[in-house]
Amino acid sequence: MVVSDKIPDMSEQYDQTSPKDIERYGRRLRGNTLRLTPGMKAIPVERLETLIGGHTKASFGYLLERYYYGINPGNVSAPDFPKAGVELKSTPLKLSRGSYAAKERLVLNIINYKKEAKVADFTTSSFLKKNARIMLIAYEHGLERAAVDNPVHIAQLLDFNRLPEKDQRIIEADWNRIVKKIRDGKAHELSEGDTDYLSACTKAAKGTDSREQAAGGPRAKPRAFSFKAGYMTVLLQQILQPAVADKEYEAAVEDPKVLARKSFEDEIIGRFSRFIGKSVGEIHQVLGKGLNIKSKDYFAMLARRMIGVHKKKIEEFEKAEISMKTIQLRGNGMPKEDMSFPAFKFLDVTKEVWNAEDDSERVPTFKKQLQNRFLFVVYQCDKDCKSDDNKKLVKAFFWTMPNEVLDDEVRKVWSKTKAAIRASDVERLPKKSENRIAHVRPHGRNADDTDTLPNGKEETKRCFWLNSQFIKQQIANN
DNA sequence: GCATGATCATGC
DNA sequence: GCATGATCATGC
Repeated sequence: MVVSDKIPDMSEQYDQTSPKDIERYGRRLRGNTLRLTPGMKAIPVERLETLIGGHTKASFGYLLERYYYGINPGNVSAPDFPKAGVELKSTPLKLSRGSYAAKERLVLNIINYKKEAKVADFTTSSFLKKNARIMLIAYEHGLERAAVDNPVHIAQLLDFNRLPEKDQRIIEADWNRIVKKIRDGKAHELSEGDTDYLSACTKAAKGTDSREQAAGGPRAKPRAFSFKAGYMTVLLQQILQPAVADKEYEAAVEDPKVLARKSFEDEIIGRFSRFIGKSVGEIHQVLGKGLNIKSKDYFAMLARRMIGVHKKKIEEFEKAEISMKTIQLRGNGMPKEDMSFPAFKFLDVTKEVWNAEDDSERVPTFKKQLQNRFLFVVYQCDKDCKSDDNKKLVKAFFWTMPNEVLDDEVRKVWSKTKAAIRASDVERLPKKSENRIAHVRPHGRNADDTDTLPNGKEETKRCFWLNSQFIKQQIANN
């Protein structure tokens, strides 16, 4: 077994007590691979490839820690380099539309519910003790090659105290929100949608694992602090291509002091308040300069301007994985439209597993989308929401899909969809009349915008939709 | 007025 | 050229 291999002594290569030197040493990997980094004679490459197979991210992290840095930190609450106070982390990147994105969230330390409940405040939290300084190695993920051949693109020391102050405040607020639930004995109710950048993600070998929690609450799933994939993506892009990232994202909140007094969410909702009850015409007079009223994006652009941004990508929303949805209500209170999601690839859906338990299984994209938070911006029409109808802004609120609904009805819709695609039978795709929450409908540029079914036939692209009736209920509940 | 199918405007 | 969010068109 690999574990019987000796951990090489790398003390000649770098100083384990110095954050700077740990970073310098890590940077040698940039633009290179573990296999080819000069001087890396200590990795018994040929042997490891056969022993580990080299295809999982675990093996990259394992090789990095053991044969590049020569450490064997084990499962402790102290950082991997205790004297330097540095935690070593590696994370996979994926190429998405020409630029790199985090393939997944960055999982940090596991949460001990009983201990974390007793922590005095954020400054003494287990999160900060372990992750105040992270030596981050980001590599390009590729199933077709061995882990030692993954190209490394980023090697950077992330010092919590040097993150933008605004990020620090939001992460602290996230930690407080998570820990409040833990202290209240509600660890079993934690959800990733609760928080913005720092989340409590599930971390279990099996779905049946559970842990004791504080305040006598029921046993709860084990969870770990993690940075959301959206947060990692923006952070990584800011490191890799700062000029591009700068152009692409626009921050809603510029002054971090704002977040000392209230949450990011309250600040955003507050920005809508002076427009609530105003007609779209009135709002347009103030903010609508240059907007095309006929654009299908018009109400979303107006909403972004009420938030105070012009660009499509709001930095905080991207980091927190929040999607904004605009809704027009008819005179009778029914949303004018069902709510669409991005078109899926037929074959992708067939490979998804609802309760994925390891890396080889893919969580349904629709499930992931619905676990994120939404900002609903609601306009009320007098009659049928035609263009000449009188419309006014009535509501803006953050929303997440209730877990029970997700795991029951939504799961059924997804499951029917998967079965229909497997059978290459689009007639069996779940219709709106079959389920009170969601359905599947075409979503392409036109009917000729197609994707390939398992039997090789082309069909108009489809996507999941949330039913207008369900959206109506959710708006009424808020 | 709703269910279903189809398409548009934008931005990259 | 394409993905995306949103809306339009049709028929019952």
